[in-house]
Amino acid sequence: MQNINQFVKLRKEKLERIKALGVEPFPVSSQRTHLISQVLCDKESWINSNEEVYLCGRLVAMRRQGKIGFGNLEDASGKVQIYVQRDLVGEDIYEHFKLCDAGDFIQICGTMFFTQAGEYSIKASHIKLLSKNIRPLPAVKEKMENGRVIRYDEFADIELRYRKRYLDLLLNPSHRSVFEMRSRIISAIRRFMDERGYIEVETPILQPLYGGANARPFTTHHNTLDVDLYLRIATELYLKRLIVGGFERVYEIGKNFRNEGMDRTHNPEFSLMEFYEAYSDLRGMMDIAEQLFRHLAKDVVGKAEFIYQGHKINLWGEFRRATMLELVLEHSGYDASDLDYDRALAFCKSHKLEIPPEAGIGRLIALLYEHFAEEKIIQPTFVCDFPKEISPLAKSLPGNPLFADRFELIIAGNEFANAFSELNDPFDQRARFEAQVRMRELGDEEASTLDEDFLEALEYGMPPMGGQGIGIDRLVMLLTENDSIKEVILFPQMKPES
RNA sequence: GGUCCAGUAACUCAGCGGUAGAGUAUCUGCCUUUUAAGCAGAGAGUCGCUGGUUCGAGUCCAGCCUGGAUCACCA
Repeated sequence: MQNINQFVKLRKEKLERIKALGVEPFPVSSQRTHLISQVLCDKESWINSNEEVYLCGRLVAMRRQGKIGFGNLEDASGKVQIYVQRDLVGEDIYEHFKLCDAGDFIQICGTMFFTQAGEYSIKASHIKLLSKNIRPLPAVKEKMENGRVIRYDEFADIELRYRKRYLDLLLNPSHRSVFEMRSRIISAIRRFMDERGYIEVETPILQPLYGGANARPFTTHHNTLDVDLYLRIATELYLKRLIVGGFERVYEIGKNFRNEGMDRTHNPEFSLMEFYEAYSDLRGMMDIAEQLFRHLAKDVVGKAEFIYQGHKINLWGEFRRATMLELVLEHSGYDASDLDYDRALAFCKSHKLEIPPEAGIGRLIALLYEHFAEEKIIQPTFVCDFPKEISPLAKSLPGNPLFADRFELIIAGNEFANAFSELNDPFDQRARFEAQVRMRELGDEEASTLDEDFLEALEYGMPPMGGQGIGIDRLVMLLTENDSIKEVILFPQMKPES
């Protein structure tokens, strides 16, 4: 009977043998003079210098043979082969070494050399156990062939990879690099915004009212205040309050929480950047989105084309700008520009679309857009002129009461950004909220609530401005060419194991 | 939520009515330049769970659990 506990038992017995040798298996101190990457460059001069270096890391492979042994040592910067010879390190250290397993953290002191097989390695003069592995790691082996790494028995079970992400990161270097890239992307976004005079702010996650998007919230409770609170579904209404307060350019990168379904592009908690710029408008928001996407592709990832959801997406070109009505016509053949409600309703019904209660012409147009057009928009496209009915926080198009000055940036059928010329007329905003409240009363659980405090802030005056939200997870998916949001979130939401 | 696919040793997988298999990992022995080290040997499993059909069930059927794909809804 050898289940995982039997392996653990064997390792524990080994731990006792180590202690019996007088070796501390989890010592406090370690010594490191160099990263592995440092000894990997300029190999000849390391060898000629004969300098002793101290390396630390995890032993990821062991090849012992009699009185010598080889292993692979890995730290965050790289991987190098170690060579341990009994005659060089002495009997005691060699006995100590024999009790080391793949998975242990060790410290090695030695000089660099080439083995007979030509492998650049460190020749140990001393070895010290830094942390004993008690639970053996899944065995993944790899070899080089024609300069390419071939991996055997990769840790590939998708569910295990997400539930035990540390193993995924440890055993699958390509998955670790996705999260390194995610970090670089977010740093680059911050620099990009900072350079444009934006300041980064933090607004509440626990909110007495939720708003700024249409979604069902998570609810929690504050014991001392004895009030229910919501986890934010957006940062919008707080960031706008800051513009009222005199900041002119603010952004926030953070988690939002929406109590809705999970799938390839949705996780209940997800990262969003929202930013607001006084005296800008929708055109300014398009420019900034285009520049940001191009910058990230060009200067952070270093390429123009990305394979995403089976499509080749180009991020260097100019993004298409088209109105929702144009796209409906293009993909359904239906021209809704006459804004004829009855005709549009008949067309929707003829395609068996479910008509939301109290839907006006705007909602019908949105329905047609979502049904016929959205998923067919592949290359980056700013979809402009959203119906006002579904845009309660956006300014009306001048001279057009049915449409709002809003775009969504669509790539491969997915929304990547959503931006408005922000509504700053407190009377109009109140009317929009009231319309939302009526939708809620009609059973629309995702309709906004009326935020009196926000309306009061608007009454003090808010400058005209552009605002935008960009989904960070999806952006990372695109830039790292991953089709599932779980591949770019370190610990995605999973059902509890039963 | 609907539909389809998957779950067998620690890892990767084969087996698809007739005694549970392989490679890796593990354990024992040998081995002083290996590198998916090698050689010899050994141990290791409630075949996701619960029922059913059958003389006999990883294998067929039903329900459930977990995951994936897809559709519907949402960013």
